[in-house]
Amino acid sequence: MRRGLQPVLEGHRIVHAETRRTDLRVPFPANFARRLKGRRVKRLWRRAKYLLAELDNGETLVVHLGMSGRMSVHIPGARREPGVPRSHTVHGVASSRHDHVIIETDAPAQIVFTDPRRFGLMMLIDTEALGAHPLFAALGPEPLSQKLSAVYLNAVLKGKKTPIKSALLDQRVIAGIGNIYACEALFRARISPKRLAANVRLRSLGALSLSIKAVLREAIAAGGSSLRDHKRVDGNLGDFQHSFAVYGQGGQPCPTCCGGTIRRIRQAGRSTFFCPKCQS
DNA sequence: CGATGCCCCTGAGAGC
DNA sequence: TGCTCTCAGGGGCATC
Repeated sequence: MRRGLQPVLEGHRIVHAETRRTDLRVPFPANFARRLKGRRVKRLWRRAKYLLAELDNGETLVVHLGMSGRMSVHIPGARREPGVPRSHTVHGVASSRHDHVIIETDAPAQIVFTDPRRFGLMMLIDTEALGAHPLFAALGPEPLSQKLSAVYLNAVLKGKKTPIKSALLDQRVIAGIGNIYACEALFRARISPKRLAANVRLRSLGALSLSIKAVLREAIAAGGSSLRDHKRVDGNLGDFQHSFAVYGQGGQPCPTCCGGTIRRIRQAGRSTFFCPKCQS
């Protein structure tokens, strides 16, 4: 998403902003749109699952998509997003009842934030205080950075009695891994999701580090995983769901042809998919 | 301190 | 057709 938004946001000025519904998980401040208008985006970056647009007034726009959020880009004069009925348009651009924020930049482009379940958030935080903000202060290292290594995992998981799967979802351990990629990484590393975090051997933690990086790199290159709501910013589906080895594959034979069957279990309220034969 | 369950919300699909 | 139930890329909070 960050890569898709970069060409129409970074270095560009916000010429218009408006909010529709403002009662998301974290409600927008009343003057949210006014504070955005006229600002230039100095840098568009990402930390964990947060998209960050550093503005030219010392504030940073923080975006989280929650479960069902997405961003879409509409270029004036370009073809409509695939599958959008002609009738549902505002300013000549597709609009649904779940479009909560519309931002226009001088790219020129219109950027729409859509979130049916409204678990997402958008807020403005002083750029200087970003690192100390409660959303960011306790986040673990970026999985694609060199900080994620067997040695790091060994240290941070020491004494942790939680299952390794749950530890991977803990954003204080590693920042940015979600349910799909936790399952896929554990499968590739042949580690049981039920194994207690502290009991995973150093050797396996090495395999896990590499698996996490590989899965995330591949998924990003594929445009993400389109299960329900996710689409790329151009409206096209991501492709990584076609490459799942275990996620959503309960009852199917293990892709390694080990003869095992993919099982679905529930851990800490989330579905986990794994091969009991490969991952022990 | 850390683990667990519940909750926020809407929509899709299955089963009856 | 319509009801009820379960499930979904996340994470904050109360409760043990």
